[in-house]
Amino acid sequence: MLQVYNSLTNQKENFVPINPEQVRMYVCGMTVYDYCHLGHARVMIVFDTIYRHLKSLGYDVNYVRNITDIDDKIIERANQNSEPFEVLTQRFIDAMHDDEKSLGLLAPSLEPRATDHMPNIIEMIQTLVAKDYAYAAENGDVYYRVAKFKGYGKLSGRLLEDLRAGERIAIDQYKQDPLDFVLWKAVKPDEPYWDSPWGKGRPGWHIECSAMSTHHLGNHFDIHGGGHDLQFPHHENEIAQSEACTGEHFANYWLHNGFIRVDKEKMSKSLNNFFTIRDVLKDYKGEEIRYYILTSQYRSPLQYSTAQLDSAHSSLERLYTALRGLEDGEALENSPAEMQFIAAMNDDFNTPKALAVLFELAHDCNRQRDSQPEQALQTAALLKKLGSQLGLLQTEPELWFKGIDTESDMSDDQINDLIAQRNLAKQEKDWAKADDIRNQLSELNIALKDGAQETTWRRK
RNA sequence: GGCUGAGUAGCAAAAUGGUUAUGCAGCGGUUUGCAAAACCGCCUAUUCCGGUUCAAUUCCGGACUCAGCCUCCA
Repeated sequence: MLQVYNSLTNQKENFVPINPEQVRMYVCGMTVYDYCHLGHARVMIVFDTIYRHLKSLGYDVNYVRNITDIDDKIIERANQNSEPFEVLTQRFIDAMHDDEKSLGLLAPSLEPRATDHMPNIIEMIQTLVAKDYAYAAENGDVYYRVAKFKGYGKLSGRLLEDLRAGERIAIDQYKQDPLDFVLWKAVKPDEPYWDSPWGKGRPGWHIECSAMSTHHLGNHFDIHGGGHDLQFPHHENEIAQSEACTGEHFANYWLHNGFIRVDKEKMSKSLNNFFTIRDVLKDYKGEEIRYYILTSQYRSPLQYSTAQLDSAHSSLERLYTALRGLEDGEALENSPAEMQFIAAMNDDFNTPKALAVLFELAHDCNRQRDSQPEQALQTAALLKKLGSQLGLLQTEPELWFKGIDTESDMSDDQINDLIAQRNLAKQEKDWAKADDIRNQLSELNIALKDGAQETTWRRK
């Protein structure tokens, strides 16, 4: 039985989908005005892994992850660059998709964009105005009347009076209550706009997610996720908007992933302490980043360091070493290891525990390899199968070790040629020459391993 | 100030009222021409103070420290 930690109740709960066969999941995606950083990678990887696990449990999963392609920062950046905002956002959407591919992500079922949903957004705001949950102000903005929604604060555990006492409420002369938030922003000079019953303008941030999620998944769906920083106010506001509009319960389970930290601080754009995915990809494989992210449970904070990424590299090397040469087996069904793995993942997606099972299997592969080759093949197949549920270990081991021919100074043929020369020297017991060739290759980051039958190599 | 969450060995990170996490790193051994990898074995732990209990890292209370949200943020 799958249990998930629900931010709405602050406890683990049995996961029971509304429709027993299907899971509907909405995740808040990126605002596309810059390259994605490792923090974004964590959301992507965490929810991709959740998506995979739900599918492996047999659910038909409808996974919607939106793209915010209109907002203040996008407009600001586009104006800085003197380019249309659509050109800017498309560029970063493409970049994001490249990053996703590198990280081994499955495509979500749907990636709706805010700008494609203006009618839905406007319709929702109209309903909220009609129900008196929203009002148009003199300046052309439309605001949500927070105090009218009696459940406000239920997700973030906040009371209205606590929020009022908060230190950082901005006073705005057009709002009837400082807590009210904007649904529709009136256009300013040099800004893109859409027509609406309240004049030219654009949607506020929160409303697009309410509009897109309910439009694509229905008024009431199973899982809503995103980074922990979205819990308040973004998700709180989504609940207020959606439930006031539809009169129905919005999402049943709220999942929030923890942050990546740099020097004990949250990695973020505003602190300027972020590492983009593409920067990290210069030194590490996407799979290594993915492994690193999965070494901690998704709700925990995760410290960024190259030491951790190096460790991820070594750990994956161990797993791939176990798999090497054991490619054609059939995985046994319902083995104890698989049960352990599923139990770990069913416990609020405990990927560190699931990874531990992978290492047990790798250990088994290594032990069985010579004495019980048939079993070793089955174990390896299971290892690869479970790895796939985490989005890991799907590269051919030889390819993983050797990399792409064009990556280094020396071609595969040249390497094989030198190995042949070295084997000749070994036959003649010319150890000095054999070691010389090995050192020469090592200088070029090629590591050799003498097996009983043959010498294998890898790029370090 | 309000609300959350966290403090486990060199590093990272699980779990558990009494019994091996796991990975990286390190140490010893087997193996190897020497290596590498693998295998066998070892090493280091539960922030502090009380309480409950036969027994607590695990439950309860308190302290301290840290992080996050309350402003855009994954």
